[in-house]
Amino acid sequence: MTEIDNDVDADVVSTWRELSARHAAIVSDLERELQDHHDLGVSEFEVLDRLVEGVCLSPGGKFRVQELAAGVSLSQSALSRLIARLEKSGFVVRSMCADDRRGVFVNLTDAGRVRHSEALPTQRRVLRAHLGTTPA
Amino acid sequence: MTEIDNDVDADVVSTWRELSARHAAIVSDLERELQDHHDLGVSEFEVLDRLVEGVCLSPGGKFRVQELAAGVSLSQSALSRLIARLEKSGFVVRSMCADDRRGVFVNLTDAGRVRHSEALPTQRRVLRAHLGTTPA
DNA sequence: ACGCATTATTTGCTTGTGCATTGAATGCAT
DNA sequence: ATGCATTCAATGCACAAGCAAATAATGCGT
Repeated sequence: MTEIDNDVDADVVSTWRELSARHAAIVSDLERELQDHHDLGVSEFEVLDRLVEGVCLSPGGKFRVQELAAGVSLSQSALSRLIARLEKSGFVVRSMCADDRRGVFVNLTDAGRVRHSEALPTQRRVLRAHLGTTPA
Repeated sequence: MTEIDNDVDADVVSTWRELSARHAAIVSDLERELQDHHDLGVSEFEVLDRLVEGVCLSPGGKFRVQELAAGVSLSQSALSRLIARLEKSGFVVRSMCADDRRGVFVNLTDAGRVRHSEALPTQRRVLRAHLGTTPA
């Protein structure tokens, strides 16, 4: 443990604390705003967001659960239940995929698309507030 | 919604995603390492860390619960239970404070100090791995 | 065709978290 | 002193998350 190590550690630790505090503040704001205005949790919104994004790429709008897992930092089980919640709310539907019947397709419904498009401006607003408008 | 707004949003969103992913990765690693090697959760470690830090500043080593709350991003109730857990593990003790008997002092025990000093190198190692060694 | 390791998803269980409420102590106004 | 709003911490409750086990479908070697 040299003096240099101490300096490096101090630097790394303060970076970590800043990162951590910033993340917590943003998540907290997002959670409140999305919940109050659109009855959506942060994770729920994120999954809808990925689905909408994906639809642009492959207009079928279908996703295997595991494809969603990459991109959202949630365990498989958490994602499974989250999708179940979204389905109960009518924002997605699950369907078997024919070629590999272990897999489950998740597709966005019209209601899901609508809810996402309503919530999107709210999310953007909160993110801008925290991460700066940084105008070009 | 102008084109510039779109650009700003895209920028802000990608910043947010990076921040978010980075945070999740670090927390996940920290959780695993601290749990496996020292039987401590990330939040537990953070509270011990604040207590140790504070001891340096005011050698009495006593803290009101609310003083800890600032600095750890947890709700008051979560913090209350976390402290109860630490107390059960023998890392802190709670005591009434004489001047304002609503307040509760939390002080670190020797066992708490030891556990923290054991876990500290692990935390630093994980943080360095993620946030770079950035040697001066 | 049959067993067996592997992959995809779900479910049981336990735990940590937040919100709202409660219980206790304080300060202030009357 | 008494009442009342306020503050600190703890608790009841509901819910989301992770881990490990269960379930189901594949693919491969024989």
